[in-house]
Amino acid sequence: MERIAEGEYAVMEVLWEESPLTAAEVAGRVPPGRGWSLATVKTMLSRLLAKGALAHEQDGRRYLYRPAFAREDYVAEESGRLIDRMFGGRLTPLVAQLAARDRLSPADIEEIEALLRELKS
Amino acid sequence: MERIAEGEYAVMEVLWEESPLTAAEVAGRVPPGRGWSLATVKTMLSRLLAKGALAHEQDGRRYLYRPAFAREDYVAEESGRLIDRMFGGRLTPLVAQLAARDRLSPADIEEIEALLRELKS
DNA sequence: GCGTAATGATTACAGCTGTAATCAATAAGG
DNA sequence: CCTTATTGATTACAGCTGTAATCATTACGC
Repeated sequence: MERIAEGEYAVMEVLWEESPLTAAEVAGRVPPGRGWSLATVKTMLSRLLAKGALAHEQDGRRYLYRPAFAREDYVAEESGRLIDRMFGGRLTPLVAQLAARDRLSPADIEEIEALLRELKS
Repeated sequence: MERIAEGEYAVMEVLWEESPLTAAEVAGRVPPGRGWSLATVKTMLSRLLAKGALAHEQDGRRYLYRPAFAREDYVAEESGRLIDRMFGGRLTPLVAQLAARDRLSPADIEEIEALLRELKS
């Protein structure tokens, strides 16, 4: 699975949300904050195709694009990469990190505890 | 805090581990797997200086380099970025992710639970 | 003192990324 | 039919990144 750039990722998000879509449809769904032209979206689509992150099927004169892998797979790989790099591959230090920065509310803590209880059973 | 590229990060790691260091010393401590020449390390150091990620003090004819911010701060920012992008800013889905991929051993679970208990008290 | 080694600064260059514009082909509308 | 809009393909271009080489300066060994 090849690396996906930040901008390209925005396009993937659109297609993970709904697919297949035409280029124009994708452009219409990219977050407006990006301020992208249709041309830019087309460039992204081409590059993602070349990288093997998208597949396309012909639909008359145009293409319908769809992701070539599941969002969960990509997300798992990226998270793993970061955790390996920054936390020696262990999750605990990450949790500790976030806790120390007040990024964990009591509700979050409760939720994670419930999840872990679940995992043990 | 400006963005740090993957290769630059390797240099930061060296200096977070020990600093201040000269360029040659940094080069001697970069993971050998990188196979970098001294010239490459010098380029990284210049760029990191320009980005404000490093500070330097004169030592005779050369510089001694040191990080301009703590590793924890950088790591917190990067983790936050990823969690925002991929998990809507919430940690629980990340934990669930990793659990579902068997990246959490029973020992890990125990450890995190202990950490969370700690946090609540 | 003089050659040599070390050091920061400058320059190089290809590949990736963000952000398009242009072009050729063709479908759709009138 | 003819014009116009749509679509993928190709090209553009600057900034960042990986990976150095070269250069000018200067300190150090002999």
